[in-house]
Amino acid sequence: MFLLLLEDVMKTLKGFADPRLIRESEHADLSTTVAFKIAKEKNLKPEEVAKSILENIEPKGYVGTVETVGGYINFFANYDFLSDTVEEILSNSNYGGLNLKGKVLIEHTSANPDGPLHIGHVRNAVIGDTLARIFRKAGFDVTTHYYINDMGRQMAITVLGIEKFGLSNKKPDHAIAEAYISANKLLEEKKELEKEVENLMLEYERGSEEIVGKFRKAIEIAMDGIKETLKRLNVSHDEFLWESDFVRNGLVDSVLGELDAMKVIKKDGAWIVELKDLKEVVLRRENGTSLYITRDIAYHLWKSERFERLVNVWGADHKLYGEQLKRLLEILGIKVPEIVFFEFVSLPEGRMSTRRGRFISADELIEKVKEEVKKLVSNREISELEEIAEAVAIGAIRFDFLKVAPEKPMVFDMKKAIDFERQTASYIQYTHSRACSILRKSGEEGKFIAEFCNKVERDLVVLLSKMPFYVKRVVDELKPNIFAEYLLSVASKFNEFYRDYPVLKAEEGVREHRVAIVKAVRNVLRNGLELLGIKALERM
RNA sequence: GGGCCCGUGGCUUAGCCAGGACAAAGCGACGGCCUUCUAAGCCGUAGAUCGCGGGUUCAAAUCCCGCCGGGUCCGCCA
Repeated sequence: MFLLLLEDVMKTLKGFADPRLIRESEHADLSTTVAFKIAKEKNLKPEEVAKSILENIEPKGYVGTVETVGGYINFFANYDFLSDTVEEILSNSNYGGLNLKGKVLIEHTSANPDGPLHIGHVRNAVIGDTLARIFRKAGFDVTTHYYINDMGRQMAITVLGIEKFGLSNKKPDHAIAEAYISANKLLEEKKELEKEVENLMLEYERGSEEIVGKFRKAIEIAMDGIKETLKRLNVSHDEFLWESDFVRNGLVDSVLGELDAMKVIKKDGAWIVELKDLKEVVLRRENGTSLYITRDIAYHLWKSERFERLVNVWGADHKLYGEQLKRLLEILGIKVPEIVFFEFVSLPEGRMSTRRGRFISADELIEKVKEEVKKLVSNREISELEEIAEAVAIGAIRFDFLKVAPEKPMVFDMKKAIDFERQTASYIQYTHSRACSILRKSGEEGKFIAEFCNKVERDLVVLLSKMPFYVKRVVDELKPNIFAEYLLSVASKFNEFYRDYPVLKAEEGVREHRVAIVKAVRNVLRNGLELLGIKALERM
């Protein structure tokens, strides 16, 4: 709805409209600084320019009043806007959605199957999964991929570890990590095993049936555990693709063939492509085998033929690699992915490392947070307590990672992770259940009357109208944190309303009016939490 | 050494791309609010040379240049 208001503001401004200069404002529903810009160009005073613009325009559509303060031109929505917003929210169960079209592929998480997901992978997973949810809401036909790096050295080491040490009966991904960590230690002591690792990689790429079987088995065991964790985190992937498939299906060879035909490859034993201002890239080893980037180009070729928009969620350590990949794709004339880079999650003692066994697993984090939540919940039957604790714990974890802009480095602090601040998922969940509680007790249909709105109610409704606007912003900017923050602001405004304006005890007429508002808030919070992959509890 | 990212009250962050209205929140501190719809809530007070130094501009947290601190990348690894 807010998007419609924005359009009407543009229409109102006519020739003065500049979408980049129209912003949300604390002083109005929308505000523009276009007068400052014109004043500068024509060497006039902003206030005067604003006033003369005001004299030349007529409010259109949802725009009620227009005013100027200093050089600003402020727009306020009319009653119809408020009524239509509430009407739309109450009648459209998909409220918040848009009608954007197109096939989008989002690749995320893609952790190496050499151990369990750790908290860094969780950051990747919740960013990727939330983007996928929001893209779907925006109307796109979304497919999510987990790209399994099965051809790496770390997989060969894992296979070696299983051979030498077997697997314990821990959760499968944790058992795999033990084998991987032990093998790494062994490898440090016995350098001669290095040959074995190399050989495993070589045989795997060549497709030796025995070795392929061993790799597949190890990876499937690890992935079983990883999938279990992802499921708990409400993270889903539509497809799991194996890196090696792109060697086996011939796409790697055809990519190399194409580049060769384009005469961009320097053959110096190995096959190398030189890139302007970037480090050169080796695409084929001297021994004839492919490299990670070669397979990745093939994977992107495959994706680009099937999807209109490609989004990858990658750790910031892949930035240079991402530039190289994009450049090579450009040379080949293949669609270039949009890459969301997120900075590292480190521990107070430094960087995490699966190889050294220095990490906090997602499973451990979930359990610790859940335990802490259980302390807060009282007087419940066991089954309900479990449900609430799980939902609140997962919500807290997802939100913690989601609310910070991807480019910010994070230092993980368990104390903070288990501390439920006001700015967290549980605050929104709690607010949602408060709204549910009122609706449960009221049982009334509700009837919104725009003219009845006080300041807080009006602000609240305008805020509710912004949900599609924020969905659009996330789709445009690929920053899920702005939606998290939006939902928080809705919850906060509702709590203000909750304190000051009783619903059930209000006089007739006002009561129905407020019930409608509560219902609208409940719907927005419910739909919004869904977009963040957080369960909207009706009771807490 | 070079590239990229981060640096905002004691702590965690939003705002920076598209410069403008008193720098916005949470935690922590202090002081209040539960015979009234769930206090996992709400209100108030104190607390910021927006890393530092220049520059551009009527106007800079935001743009430009130079520093400083932290992270990260610079494999015929993935």
